[in-house]
Amino acid sequence: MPAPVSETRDKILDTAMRLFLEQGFQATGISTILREAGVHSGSLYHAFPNKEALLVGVLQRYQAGLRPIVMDPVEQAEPDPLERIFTLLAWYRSNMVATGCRLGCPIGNLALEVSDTYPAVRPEIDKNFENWADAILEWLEEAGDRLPASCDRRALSRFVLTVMEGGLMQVRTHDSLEPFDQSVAQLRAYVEALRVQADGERQ
Amino acid sequence: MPAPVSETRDKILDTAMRLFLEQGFQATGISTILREAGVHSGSLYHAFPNKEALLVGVLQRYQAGLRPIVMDPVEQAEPDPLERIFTLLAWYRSNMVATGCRLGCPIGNLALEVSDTYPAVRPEIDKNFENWADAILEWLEEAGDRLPASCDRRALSRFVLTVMEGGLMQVRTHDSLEPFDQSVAQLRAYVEALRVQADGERQ
DNA sequence: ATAACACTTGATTGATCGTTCAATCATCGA
DNA sequence: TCGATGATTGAACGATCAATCAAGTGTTAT
Repeated sequence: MPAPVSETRDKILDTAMRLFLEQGFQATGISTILREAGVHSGSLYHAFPNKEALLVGVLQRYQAGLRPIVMDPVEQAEPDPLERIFTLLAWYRSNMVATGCRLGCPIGNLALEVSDTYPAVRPEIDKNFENWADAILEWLEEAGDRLPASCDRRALSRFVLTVMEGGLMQVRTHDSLEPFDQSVAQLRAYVEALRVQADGERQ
Repeated sequence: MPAPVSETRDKILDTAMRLFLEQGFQATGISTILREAGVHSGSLYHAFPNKEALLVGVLQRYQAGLRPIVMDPVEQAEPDPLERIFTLLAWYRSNMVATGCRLGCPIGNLALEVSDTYPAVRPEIDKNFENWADAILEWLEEAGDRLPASCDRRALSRFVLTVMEGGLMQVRTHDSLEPFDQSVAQLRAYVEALRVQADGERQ
């Protein structure tokens, strides 16, 4: 039987993931992680050389979770590849509602907080963003000629991510979903315009 | 002659503004601000009750600077109200180039870093975002019937801010302007589609 | 039985954090 | 000339920070 992945390591990652999202990276002390995970400092530093490595571990976990936790459920719930974009945004919206607009995108938060200070972390955050954009790009390509031939699908996939992150950011301080909803409505209008344009091209 | 506004206070605000942008709020120690401003701790705590109040002062400074430093130059350089959107985005882009994609939007950074931790700061950040959206909204209303009647101008102004912030966020970790440029190109395509639609309505 | 190894314990480190405050200095009106 | 006031000085505070490590525990292979 293969040795089970260290459950201590998992417990630390679980707790750190949650606390980094709730309070940010710098604001989360090692001692808090230790207390809430029920682990002692030596164990943590046995599993991770330092706090930065712990953050990298958290980011790799987000990477691994993207497909099974985010994308697969969306694809199962919505067959239309273009509509999946808005199903994804609605899923994100419901997350915001559930947390009272207090949290945000864990990746986005870290991107702005630590991308300069901890250079080793930057590529990991970038990989997370790339994965999101790649997954959305697959949907856009699946849509085929329902988008105009001239439409840069990679740029559009990036755009979806941009709208999601930018909208979320404003929700954090506005304490209402209005900025997010307004932004998604504009994106919807844009995609509709693209659809109409593609319809014209197909005749 | 009216007494000059405390130059010590100004020097502290200047330095704090720069350091908060370069390193973030939490990562910037009071001692660093003191050293770089050439001021002693007593003077800082004479001008500000605590670090949070200093941050509020910085945010009020950004608010005051929006029109004279950002919007007025754009309006002077570009007469077409719709084109001003992209002049503004280009101005932001040039800022990114000048800093090697290392910094970002100072307001956006703070929004994600401290909006939960320091509740007194949240409204100040929100006011900054609102000011940006309000200024852009003026341009959109100036455009009159060059936008479709059905176009929600407030939502569109919000959308511009969303694209700017969301694009910038990804640039930070991607270390290239591609995500920003791609997002702006999509926004450009959307605005063009709105223009065409409005043209049709005007006949 | 024993040696090797992986992991845990938890007190402790030095550094740095934001903040305080008694003392000092500069400027002004009376 | 003499307070009065506002601003500056800078040593010091307790708290907390990330990180260390010698000692101990549990498991496994031989």
